[in-house]
Amino acid sequence: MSPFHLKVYDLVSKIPKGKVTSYGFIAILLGKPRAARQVGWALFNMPEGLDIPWWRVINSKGFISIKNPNAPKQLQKELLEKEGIAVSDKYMVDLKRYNWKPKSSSLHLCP
DNA sequence: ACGGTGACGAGAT
DNA sequence: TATCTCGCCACCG
Repeated sequence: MSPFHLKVYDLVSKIPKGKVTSYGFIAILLGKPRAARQVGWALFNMPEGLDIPWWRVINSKGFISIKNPNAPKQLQKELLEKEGIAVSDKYMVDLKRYNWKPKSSSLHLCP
């Protein structure tokens, strides 16, 4: 469990219900603009007990981009729809509409 | 060590 | 618009 992974979990847990963001944006917020793939890796290897809204993270195109057999696309689609987010039959979300913009005050980083 | 892989992303075609 | 290509970087065998 790397420090970077812990930061990912901490930040994702701050995404409010009904909003989504992208892997790359999370990487940028954590100060590593080229670590989008590592954000995906962090969520792929997510500890079970941590209660993280992983389903609110999608790719920059707005598509559900999940390959974990334990959490199929269909499940992520249902979880998003349950909080009022429209998901197309091709697993696409309107990023313009549901994009999360965190307040800078809520980001205590600086490692 | 080292090449292949991938919950990514941006730019080219 | 839909693909394709390439850069990226931690992880794995």
